Amino acid sequence: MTRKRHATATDVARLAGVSQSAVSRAFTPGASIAEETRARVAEAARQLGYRPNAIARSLTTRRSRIIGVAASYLQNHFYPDVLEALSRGLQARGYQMLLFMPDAGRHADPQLQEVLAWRVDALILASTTLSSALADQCQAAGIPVLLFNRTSRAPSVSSVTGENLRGGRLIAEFLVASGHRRLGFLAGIENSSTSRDRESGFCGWLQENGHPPPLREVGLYQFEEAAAAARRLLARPDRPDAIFCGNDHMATAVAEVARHEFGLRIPRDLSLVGFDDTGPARWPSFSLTSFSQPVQPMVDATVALVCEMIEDPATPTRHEVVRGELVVRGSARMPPEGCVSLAEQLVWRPVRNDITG
Amino acid sequence: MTRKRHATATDVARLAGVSQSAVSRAFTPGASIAEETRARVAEAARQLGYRPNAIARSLTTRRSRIIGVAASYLQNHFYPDVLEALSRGLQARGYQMLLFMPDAGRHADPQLQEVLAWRVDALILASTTLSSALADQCQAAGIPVLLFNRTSRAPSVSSVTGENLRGGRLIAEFLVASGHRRLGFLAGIENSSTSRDRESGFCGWLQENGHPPPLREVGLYQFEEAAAAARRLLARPDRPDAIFCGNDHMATAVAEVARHEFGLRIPRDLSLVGFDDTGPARWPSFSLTSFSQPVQPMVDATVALVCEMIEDPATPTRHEVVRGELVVRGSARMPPEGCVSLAEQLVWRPVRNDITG
DNA sequence: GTTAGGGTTGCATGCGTATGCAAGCGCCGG
DNA sequence: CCGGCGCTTGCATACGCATGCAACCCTAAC
Repeated sequence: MTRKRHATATDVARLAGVSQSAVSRAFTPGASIAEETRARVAEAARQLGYRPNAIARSLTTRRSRIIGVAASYLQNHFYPDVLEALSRGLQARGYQMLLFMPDAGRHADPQLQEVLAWRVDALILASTTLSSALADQCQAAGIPVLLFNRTSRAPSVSSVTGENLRGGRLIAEFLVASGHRRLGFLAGIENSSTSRDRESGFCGWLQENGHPPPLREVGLYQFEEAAAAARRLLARPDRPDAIFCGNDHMATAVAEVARHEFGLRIPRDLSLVGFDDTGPARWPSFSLTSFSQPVQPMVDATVALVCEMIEDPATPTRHEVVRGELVVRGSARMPPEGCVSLAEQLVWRPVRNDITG
Repeated sequence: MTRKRHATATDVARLAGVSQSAVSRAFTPGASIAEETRARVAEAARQLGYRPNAIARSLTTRRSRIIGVAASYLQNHFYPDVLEALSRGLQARGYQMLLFMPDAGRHADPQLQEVLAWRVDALILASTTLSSALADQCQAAGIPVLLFNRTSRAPSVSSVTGENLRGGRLIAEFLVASGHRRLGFLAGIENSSTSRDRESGFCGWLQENGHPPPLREVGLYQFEEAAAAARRLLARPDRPDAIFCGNDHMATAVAEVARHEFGLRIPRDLSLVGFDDTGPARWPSFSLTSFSQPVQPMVDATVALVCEMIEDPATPTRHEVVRGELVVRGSARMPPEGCVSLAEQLVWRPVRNDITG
């Protein structure tokens, strides 16, 4: 059994008694071709099992209709959700997804080179930082780049994120309002914009309102690291009575350690707040109070923006921030007031509305 | 700002003072070219930021070095793990991954057509069934197809799976040995080979050993469906004292419902056994006894087989079954004997060794 | 009857790279 | 000194499709 050759447009043309151009036009929406010819071509194509070769097409059109997508940290359930939504969103617009997973913690450069060799129409980097060398390279090649759930220090790269800063501030206010006094913060990846922004929102509000800075540990957005950090934090004599975890994934790790290794009850002995509002965090066992990053709106914004950048290379840099809510569940003691129902969920809205992004 | 043209091999050739062929050879490992020429080309390429165009290359070589990967059910943490391993495995062999997510429950045909247009070197279908029409089409086009965690009724399609049948049998024996008498089975997707095989192993052993068939509900491998099924099962007057859940993802759903809606204690009031041994199921809160499908070995087998099929189209159909273990944790009462330590885990090995696959 | 114009069609070419073939070069043994 | 061989190199072409251009047909308007 040898590898068979695919039928080509020329084969179809011969069978249908038309030129190869006609076959091409028959498969190009909006091309100038008589309905009867199109039908004859379609029939011949069916007989031969012909499908236009996307590779050859891309070579001539100079558009691949492929979008490179980088995603690491699939352990965090936020990202599988994102991938799924992204896949459907891009597919609906006629794009394919070339997926690659950069080695965690490092720049994505080497694999990215492979992806760029495919002349992708755009690049979406989820939870990935971009080396400035590569940013320049994409800029020079005119390849739109979009950071998802990250921003770049180089502000020329567009991004879609949640409200990291506002979320951090709101969580600080929430925890203080509910009477916590020994706060802890569990950072994600140190040089990630999300972790930085969430932390500076959190600490910023505390400082501005005369509260001491929180205890601090680093969990690198990973389960085991977060669990280890939780052990350090909870073993302290001045153990915190509330911990803001950089994301839900780490918060579940902290909950596991707190309950099963320290025998703590949540939220009686320890309050937990996460970020993302996704995955197991919603299950009754965790019932995590968390600032939401709504996947579908974020992905919708991403798809819309990336398509715009592809169609109009002159699209200016944009940083879209998708609105989130502090979803209140059972993992943190509740403040006496400010909780309101919204779309069948309980969310927290501080009474004085002076929180700014 | 207009889209810039990429540098081509001809541009590099001109700058380096060689022919375009020389540039091509400079980037082709093993091609006949003088070291000094290669260096000059490399330098010119560096100056121009040249990278070979993978699209044009694929057109001439008739090999895309792209593998189409279908994956649905990313909610089940098994699959993100698989994706991650697969990505690294394929990348290490120089392949890119064109990912698409078929609409759950239906055949993947429409999107698959788009993927086939890219002349992928092979197709890996994870948790996806293949219509026989499409199987024929791939067969005719000589595109290797590999089913991951599924088998096909058409036995001509190769596959990599876990030990579904043996796992099901072993779990039956395990639950009976630990004194359970009212068993339940929570099926996944009815027409999936995994669910069928696990069930027939489970029920087969029970029948052969004179036990009544289990109560049965369907959870479709989905969290909410499984939760609903659990409610039906646990509300019965003859509520089961042990449930074998078709996978860990459904088992966590059942655990949530049992604890938080029925106030049951696990395993005192209800024993749970899952399948996959992955994700949150390992966390202390669930501590799920589960038959393992080891991701890395399964992916290794997949990558090796798919590469073999690509390199040698004459590779015969193969159905690889990757060995698993019944990993014993806390979600099910333990039998008086048969638990042994293996690689820092507790696994169950029945005393009489008459279990066959 | 003539002409303008819109709708179709085929021809020729280009997209960027790989590769068979033949030519060129230097080196060695006879 | 010459023939032959092996290593490099360039030339020409093919891969499969899209598309500008010109040719063509037909209808409608004059």
